[in-house]
Amino acid sequence: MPTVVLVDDDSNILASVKMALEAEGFATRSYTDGHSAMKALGEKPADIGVFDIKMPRMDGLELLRKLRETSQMPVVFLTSKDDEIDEIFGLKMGADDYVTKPFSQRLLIERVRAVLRRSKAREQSASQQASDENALERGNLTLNTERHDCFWKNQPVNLTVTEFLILDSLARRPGVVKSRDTLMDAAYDEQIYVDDRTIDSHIKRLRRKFRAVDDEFNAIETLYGVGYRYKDQ
Amino acid sequence: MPTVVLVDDDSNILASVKMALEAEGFATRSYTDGHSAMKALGEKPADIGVFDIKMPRMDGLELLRKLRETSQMPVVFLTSKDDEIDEIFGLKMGADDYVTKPFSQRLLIERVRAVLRRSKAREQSASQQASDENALERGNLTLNTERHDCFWKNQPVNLTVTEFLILDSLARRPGVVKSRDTLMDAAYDEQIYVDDRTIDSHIKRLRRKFRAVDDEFNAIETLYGVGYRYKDQ
DNA sequence: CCGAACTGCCGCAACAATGACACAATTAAT
DNA sequence: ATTAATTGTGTCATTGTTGCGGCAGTTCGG
Repeated sequence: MPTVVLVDDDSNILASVKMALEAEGFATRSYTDGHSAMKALGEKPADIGVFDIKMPRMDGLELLRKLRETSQMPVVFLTSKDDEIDEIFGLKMGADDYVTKPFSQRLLIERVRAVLRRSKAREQSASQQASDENALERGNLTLNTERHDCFWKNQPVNLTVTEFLILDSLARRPGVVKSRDTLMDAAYDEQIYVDDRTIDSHIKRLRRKFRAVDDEFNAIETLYGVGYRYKDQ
Repeated sequence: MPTVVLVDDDSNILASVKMALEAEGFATRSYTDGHSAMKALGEKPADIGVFDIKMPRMDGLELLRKLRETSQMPVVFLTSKDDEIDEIFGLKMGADDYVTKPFSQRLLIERVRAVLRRSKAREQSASQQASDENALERGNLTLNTERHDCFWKNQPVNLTVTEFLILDSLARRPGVVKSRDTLMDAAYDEQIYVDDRTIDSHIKRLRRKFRAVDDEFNAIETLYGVGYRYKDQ
């Protein structure tokens, strides 16, 4: 679940927005002024910010400007209708959206989701652009992330998301041993721990699916006491 | 795929427009000032330009004037509402369209497509050829954005706007999985977030309409935990 | 103002994937 | 060979995801 940082000097608004977001499954951290928010963000980043524009001491625009020196975290502004801020000004500053007070909780949540969705898409296209790592060919194996398909000796093999991620992690570095912990990192969000035996289960399912199209399949090797390895050759 | 050259001194806008266009399959090259854009265009031409009008050093109008000395490449301007530039002035200069900030990604993309279509039609009127950028043919499917009509095995299928946009996004990249978020981007403006379940609903309606003319219709595949895919081949 | 078309969403049932675990099989070490 | 550690696998309860009927709100053209 994404973490939202809320900054508003009005603690009533802060509380109700916080509650609404948490009801939707977001984690939240809230601050009543720009300075403490900035400090907290420096120590521990978040996924998205929701800032009131008008605040004492450091206002939302100021906070955004400071933040942009170090972070690309997406930001949604809360503005009063009678704030004389030009919407374009905020957006040019690098905010991703704005919501005009008074706003419905519902609307804010949708905007937050929309902005998160877009910034996720941005990251993806940036990393795909860096090197077209969608397609992978290793001997008999073909993996394509974008198409989410997998072939062994030109025969399709149907993989679930988790299986795909684990196989991808192995096959991208043939000959390199991956510990179960490493494979967990590849397949799950950070901070998720699963039993070692669970990784074994996925390896089992992978092998079974590949053997279904090729009896001789043995490209996934076990290294006793270490981990798994995609066969180099 | 056509290549779009983007010029805007605001790198935020540049990045988001770039992303939106690439998601639609355009190739892009972006520059933050007129001089480097001009130089690059001299070395390697593109299919269409999207220029911010207001820029330091060499502004969009100036760039267009320079460009017109050597090229007939179509150009779309980005203008702020409060820019005192007369729209007609830019158009007279030889720009093909303009979009007022803040603009929706969707609108810009449509304008770019429209301008490309028109300029292609202009070229083709000389050579009498007719291959339409708006027409899409994929096996049994025919989609025409301009006419907003859709055929399956030459039988008409009546689609609503949302259905059309979603299907278009899928069919333009056959074999590629589109997450629900990606499909949202294709069908809605950027600030809109709809429930994942809503995308499912549209897919349901699409399938139903196609099955009404063809029992065997199965070109829209579900990838559990990932998204939807238009069947390749 | 009415009805038809469209849309977004909800809720439920069906289904797929997952993680865990017990226990068997294998391996390494002594 | 014996033992302890490690891995393979079948099974199952739980969780997560999808398909779809239905409905309410909205828009649009009479």
